[in-house]
Amino acid sequence: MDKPYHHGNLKNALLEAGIALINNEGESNFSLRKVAALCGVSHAAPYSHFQNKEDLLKEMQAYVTAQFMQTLEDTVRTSSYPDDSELLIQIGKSYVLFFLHHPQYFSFLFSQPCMALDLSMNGDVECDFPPFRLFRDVAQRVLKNMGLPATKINDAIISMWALVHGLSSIVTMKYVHYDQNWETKIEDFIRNNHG
Amino acid sequence: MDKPYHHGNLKNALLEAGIALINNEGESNFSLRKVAALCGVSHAAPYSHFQNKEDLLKEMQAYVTAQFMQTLEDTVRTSSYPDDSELLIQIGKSYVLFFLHHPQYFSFLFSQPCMALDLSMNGDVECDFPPFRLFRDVAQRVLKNMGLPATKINDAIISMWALVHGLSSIVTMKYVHYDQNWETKIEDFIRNNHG
DNA sequence: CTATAATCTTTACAGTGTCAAGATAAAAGA
DNA sequence: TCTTTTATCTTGACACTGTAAAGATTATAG
Repeated sequence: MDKPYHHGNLKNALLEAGIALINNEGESNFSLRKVAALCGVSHAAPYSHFQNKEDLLKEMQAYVTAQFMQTLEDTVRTSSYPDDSELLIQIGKSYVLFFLHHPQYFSFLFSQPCMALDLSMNGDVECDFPPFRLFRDVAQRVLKNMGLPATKINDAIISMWALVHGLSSIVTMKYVHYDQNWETKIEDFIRNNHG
Repeated sequence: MDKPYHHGNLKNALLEAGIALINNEGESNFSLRKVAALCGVSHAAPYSHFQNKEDLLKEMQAYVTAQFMQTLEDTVRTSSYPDDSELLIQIGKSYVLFFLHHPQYFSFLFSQPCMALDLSMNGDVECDFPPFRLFRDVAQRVLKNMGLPATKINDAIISMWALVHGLSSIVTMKYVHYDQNWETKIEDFIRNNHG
């Protein structure tokens, strides 16, 4: 039962232990040395696999982003709504629910820069963050179908995304409590956005 | 030119130096010892005025919240729109612009708990966070005036607030760039929220 | 004028990220 | 198979962090 000198799969172990630590204690209580200890390894061992703490966090971020993206894609795949408009609402709902179920993920994922889009140019708004791309693609179809002028489509996409993003923030920060069915309540929020 | 042993106004100096530090370096680079050094005082001096780091941050949060509230109240006072509907949009605009002008304030203000409201009960949604109260009061008048059923008013308030809150988050995290007039663009976002 | 209390300094300790030097073992080359 | 190289991990060190205890200084009250 002697522990071997080489861990064998340390990089993945560190990533998963790090994510577990974020889930359990939040980002403010996260530390490299704790992650190393969780893997039964010395405090400097992570430096064989990651340049520094920020580098580990960045790879963890990519890991969680992939999970998040998977959730959104599942929603698209399993849903069979006649119109994209309803699908968009379900995507928004999944977006918020993902963070409701993993409260620590929201501030973790969005505390470091993860995307950048530019509204200065005309044309479709480009972005390298897959979850936003998925949301954008469906929203674009919906808005075009509604007959919204092309010049307003980008703005409307941002607005709709800001709503679900803001809801996620509000909910995960526990600014609003609710002791009944969150899932339907979130759907209400998304449908009820009267301006 | 001898520095006196007693600072004289250290508590306020610490608060303001702390806020300046947040503005210049962000919350991640904030430290008690830096704040003390900025005031030309030993690293343990803050403990005569604050229980610990978190306590100082909490008082700084209150300080910034008061500034934020002042901005929103100025908007209400100086605006002379015929209907509350337009006022609500201007409040939302001020909300986002405040954080656009002080990018570090958003994550600082909302990284620690600052409010809690409960949607479980019927009746007007109560909250102890003054900026939200101001927003809620105007939103409530607008929605009642629109003839929205009482049961949907609370949900709609949360949705509208989530929009401006989400926009603030997106903008301050620099997720969306824009090289022209941000003020009018933000107004577009708020008006364009098609659901 | 003295005693008390408030304010600030010094010292100390545990925890943090990071680096350099060394130990161990796996992989590659002979 | 034996040696060399390389990847991986440990140890020790350093500066920085928050926080507590003990002492110094000065304002305030009696």
